[in-house]
Amino acid sequence: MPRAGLSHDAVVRLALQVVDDGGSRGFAELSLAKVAAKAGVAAPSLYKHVGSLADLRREVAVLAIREVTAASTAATVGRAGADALHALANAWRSYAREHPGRYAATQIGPDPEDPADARQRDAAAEGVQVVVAVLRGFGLPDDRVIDAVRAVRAGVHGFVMLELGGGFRMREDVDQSFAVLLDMLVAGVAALGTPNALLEHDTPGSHR
Amino acid sequence: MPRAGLSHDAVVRLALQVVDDGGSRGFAELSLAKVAAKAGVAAPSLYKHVGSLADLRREVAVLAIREVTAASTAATVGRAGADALHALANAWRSYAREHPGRYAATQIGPDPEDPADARQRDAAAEGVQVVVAVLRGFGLPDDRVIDAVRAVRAGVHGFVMLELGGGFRMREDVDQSFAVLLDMLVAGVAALGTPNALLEHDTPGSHR
DNA sequence: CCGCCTTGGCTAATGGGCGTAGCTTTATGG
DNA sequence: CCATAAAGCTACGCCCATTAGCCAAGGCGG
Repeated sequence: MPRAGLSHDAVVRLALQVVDDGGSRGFAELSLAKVAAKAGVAAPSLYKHVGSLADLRREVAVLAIREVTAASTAATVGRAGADALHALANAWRSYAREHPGRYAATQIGPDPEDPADARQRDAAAEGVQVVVAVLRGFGLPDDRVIDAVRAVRAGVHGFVMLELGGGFRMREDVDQSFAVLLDMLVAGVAALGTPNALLEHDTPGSHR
Repeated sequence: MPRAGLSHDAVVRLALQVVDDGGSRGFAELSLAKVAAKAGVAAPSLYKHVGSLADLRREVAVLAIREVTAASTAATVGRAGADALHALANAWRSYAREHPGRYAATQIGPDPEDPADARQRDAAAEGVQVVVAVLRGFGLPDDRVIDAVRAVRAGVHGFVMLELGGGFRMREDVDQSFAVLLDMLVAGVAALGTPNALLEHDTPGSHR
């Protein structure tokens, strides 16, 4: 008979706890049952505060995306060029390591059709804008920026993904490998700004 | 009363169909119920051929990993250097685009503890060996090879992941962006073989 | 050709998760 | 002090994985 005093935000907070508790599998294993247990409440009671499990997952995803974005912007404020790119990438990776479950929430592709995923899509787009801003500092031609953004996103996201998934043996050297990747990306992006350095020597197999 | 004539392999084949039918969500949404429906059989009957859903998923994962590996080796045989790296990356990406569900199966991190995941871990290790072999052709110092392998895996895997997840707007330019990423990786790996080109100019924020 | 036994299918039933319906109680505000 | 909206609850239906136990199909030895 006593009330638990839940609310929409409280439920989302509890969901985040569940996600965080579950390590990198936390988001995949998020369930209303677990949230209800943590709230000390029967599962159907949650529907007073949340539309569905899918809604809750979306909400967690948006929140996680915004957190990564916030960490990235905070890390890059007042920096430029290679310095900014390093800070961005390190902030990104740090977030993923500190909140593997939340980072996994980031990773689900929103359905471009579904209007329910709109906020998620917008949040993701905002996150990309941080990368765009950092890379604009390299003075690339406008039509190369998109390639640079994609390369950086792919490299950092891929590295983090593999690291979280246990794809690397020998944990000790991972920091150095990340630094090497970053140097490659910095050099590659810089080279994109100075034509004829990279792309023009023909590369068989690419540019189909 | 007529027999369906199933077998272990037949069930796995049907599971692959289910995975393929489901697009990039196919693996996540793989269920015994769907396999049974496709087989024209009641769900519990599948347990005569398969230990559990988890077993079936593992089996699909191993198979997919081996297919990516096979495609990669086939593409790089008789090639070396940048040529081989391009072929490897393109084969990898092509596989993911042609079999998004199976590629997703590749992505689940095997539990390093669980002996049931051993075959999966071994298969993944074999796949990495192809990358190692290709990158050895660049004549890197031994202690740099691991960094190069990780950078290439991260870049290609990350790109493919983002592409499959719908992370890129403007589909038309994706091929070019991939080519740019590859050029960055080729240049970066090549530079790893010629010290002082990249790593030594100090890069604030990295090498913590 | 016959019966046996392995094998592959079945139905029934359990347990767990999501989600809906409808009841009850709390607490709030007039 | 009561009315009512909000926040719980229980009961239920549905889907899925999994277990248990039954039955028939069909190959094989006699």
